[in-house]
Amino acid sequence: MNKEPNKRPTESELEILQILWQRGPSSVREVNDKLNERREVGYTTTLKLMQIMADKGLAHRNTESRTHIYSAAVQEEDIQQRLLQRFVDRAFRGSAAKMVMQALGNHRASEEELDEIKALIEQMEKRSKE
Amino acid sequence: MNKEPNKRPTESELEILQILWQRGPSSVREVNDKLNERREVGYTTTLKLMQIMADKGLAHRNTESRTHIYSAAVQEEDIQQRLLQRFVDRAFRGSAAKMVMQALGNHRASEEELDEIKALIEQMEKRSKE
DNA sequence: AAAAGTATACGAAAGACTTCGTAATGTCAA
DNA sequence: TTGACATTACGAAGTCTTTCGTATACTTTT
Repeated sequence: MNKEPNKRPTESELEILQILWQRGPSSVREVNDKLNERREVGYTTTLKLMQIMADKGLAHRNTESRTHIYSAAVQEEDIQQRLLQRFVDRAFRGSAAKMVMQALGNHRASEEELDEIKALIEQMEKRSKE
Repeated sequence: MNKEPNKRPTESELEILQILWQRGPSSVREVNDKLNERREVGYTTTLKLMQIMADKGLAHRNTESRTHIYSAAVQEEDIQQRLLQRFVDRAFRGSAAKMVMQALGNHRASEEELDEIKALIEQMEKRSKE
C-alpha cells in the first residue's frame, strides 16, 4: 500500500480507471473483459496493472471474497483536471483558450453542447465584471 | 531518415518542438540552453533527442555548416490536433465538450479570449443551421 | 603546430511502463 | 476426493524513452 496518489495515472491505468468509473466496483475479470472489447489483453496483464494501481492508491481493493473487487480511489474530475493542466502546459504552452478553440474547431459538438459552453462563458464574463 | 511522422512526439520531443516552433531553426546548443532554463539536461541528451527527431521526421536538419541547424518538420497545429484527439478520447471518453467545460472552468482565460471563443461558437452554430 | 574548446556519432545504461509465464491457492462439480 | 477451472502472487522479460559517457573530428586560440 502506498501514499496519496499524487502521481498521474499511466495510459493503461487511465484506461482501467475509465472502466472503474463507468462500471463501479469490479473484479479483474470484469475489467479485463471490458478491455478486451477494444483490444486484446491477457488476464494477468490486467491483474498486474490493477494490483499496481491499488498499491499506488489509484484503486481500492476489497479482498473479503476470493475474487477481489476493485474500485476507483480517485475522482474522475480530479484526475481530468490534473491531466488537463499538464496537457495544456505541454501541448499548448499553457494557453487553455487556444486549446479550447482547437477542440471546438475540429471536434463535432452538438448544438446543445455548444449552447451549454456558451452559457458557461457568459456566466464567467458576468462574474468577472462584478 | 524515416517516413512521414505518423507518430506523435514523446514528451521530451514535444518540449523540443515547442522550442523550435518558438525560436525557429536552432542549433542543439541553443535548444539545450533554452531547455536548461527550466530544468537541467545534458548537452548530449538534447543532441541525441534531436537526432532521433530528425530520424523520425519530426525535425529537419541542415548539415551544411559544422553546427547542424534543426527546424520543426511538423506544424504546431497538426501536432496539437493529433494530441488533442487522443487526449479527449483517453481522458474524457471522447467528449470534447466536457473537456472544454473543465478547461474553461478551471483555467483563467482573459475576457478577450472568452469573447473569441464565444464568437467561434456562434459562428459554428450559424453554419450548422444553414 | 599544439592545446583548448566545441560539435557530432555511437552505443549502452537507466528508468518507466507493459506484458505475460509460472506457481500457488482456492472453488466447484462429478 | 479428485480433477477441472478460476484467481491471485511473483518475478522477469520486452519495449519505449531518456540520459549520458566516450570517441572522433573540426575550429579557434596561443
